[in-house]
Amino acid sequence: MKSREGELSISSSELGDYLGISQQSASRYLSELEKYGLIEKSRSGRGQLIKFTDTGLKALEDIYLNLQNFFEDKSKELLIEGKVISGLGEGAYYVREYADKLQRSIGFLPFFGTLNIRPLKAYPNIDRYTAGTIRNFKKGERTFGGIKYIPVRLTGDNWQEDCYLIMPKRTHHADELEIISRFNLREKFGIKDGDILGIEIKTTG
Amino acid sequence: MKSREGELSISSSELGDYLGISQQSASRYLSELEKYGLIEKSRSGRGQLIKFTDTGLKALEDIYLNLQNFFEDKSKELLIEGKVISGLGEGAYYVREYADKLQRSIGFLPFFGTLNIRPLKAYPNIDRYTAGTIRNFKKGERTFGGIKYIPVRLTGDNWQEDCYLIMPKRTHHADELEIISRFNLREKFGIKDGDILGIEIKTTG
DNA sequence: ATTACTAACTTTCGAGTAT
DNA sequence: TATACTCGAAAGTTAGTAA
Repeated sequence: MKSREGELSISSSELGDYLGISQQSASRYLSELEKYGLIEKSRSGRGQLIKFTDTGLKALEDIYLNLQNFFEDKSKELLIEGKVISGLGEGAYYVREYADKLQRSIGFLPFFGTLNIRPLKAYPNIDRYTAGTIRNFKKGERTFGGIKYIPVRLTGDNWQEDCYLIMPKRTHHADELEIISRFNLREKFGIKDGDILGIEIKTTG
Repeated sequence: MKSREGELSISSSELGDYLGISQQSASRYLSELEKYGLIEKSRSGRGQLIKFTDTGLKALEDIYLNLQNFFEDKSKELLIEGKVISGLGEGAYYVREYADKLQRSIGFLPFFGTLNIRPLKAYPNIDRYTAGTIRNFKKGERTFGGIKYIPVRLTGDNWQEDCYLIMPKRTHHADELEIISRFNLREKFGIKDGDILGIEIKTTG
């Protein structure tokens, strides 16, 4: 096994030995990782060169961030910075449909719209901050999936506001975070697309 | 799912939903983790309380440290601090048996003995620093397992010395690290049991 | 509500081997 | 030497339930 910048050369039998599995399984593992787009293989005379793809690195980073969040000081707040983006306008529709259930759960009627934020960096799994969930339900023909909500403090240049982050119940990670509030946040704080905001997630202590 | 200090309450169906597997498999997973001594379960009316054991936490920490080593600045040296302990005296015997092969690999005849060091903290997998290996071999009736060696700089209060760390080939982690050198390190530097030394592992750049 | 057993089904594993 | 296919055996999964 030899490694250069971002690549390593390892034969399937070496990997098998290392993991305590057969050469055949090691070979298959590598092929599967390649199939899932996590690594790239290239045969090179004896052995093969293995290289992580961006997807693969991101998958590893997710695990790393989760463990970091688990092992590092729990009393620190988690801060996710992100850029305000335009949603598809669906937020308004959905918040309206979930409104009565949300009101019962979080104690106020939310503004019929979401503020969508794309995190600047990878962030750990935030499921453990979930304050509550809303079960899936039917309205006539339409089925609405369950969602969960996480209390967060949204911070801008000269302001901050306690809001909720909402996510589909089964989703553990999202490229865009959706914030709801009792106010129209864009109006109240003059938020525009491209603004960088902070999402502070309170630790449960 | 609720969590308190170091514990969390989760039902097998919740876990199953979370992982996208059946309630039965989730239940079995938890039982297996318990069988392997990684978690402790205790039923509590509805759901069950899950708690990591020390072994379980250590297993997670190992993964965390490995990823940390992978993602954090590669140009930094890895420093493992540890306490000098008495080996079982086996070191001398083994080094003698491996001596000729070691000499051919590392370029000098090592002192017939090892300096044994117990790390103060968990450390990441150091396999990737392996400079070379010695295959397993037979001498008469006796079989000697393969070993690998890693160049390290051993540092004491007012001295430092380039040495090699040796490990059985199939071992990826050890509670005690064994150092070999061309010198009798205990004599040369007046090392005593209980001394705290540093093991610096050079990055390959 | 739970957890978790049994039994049928499905997937994974790896020895043998082709390339 | 390699990687990787085939296929019988081993291990994992889960619906149906018991407790």
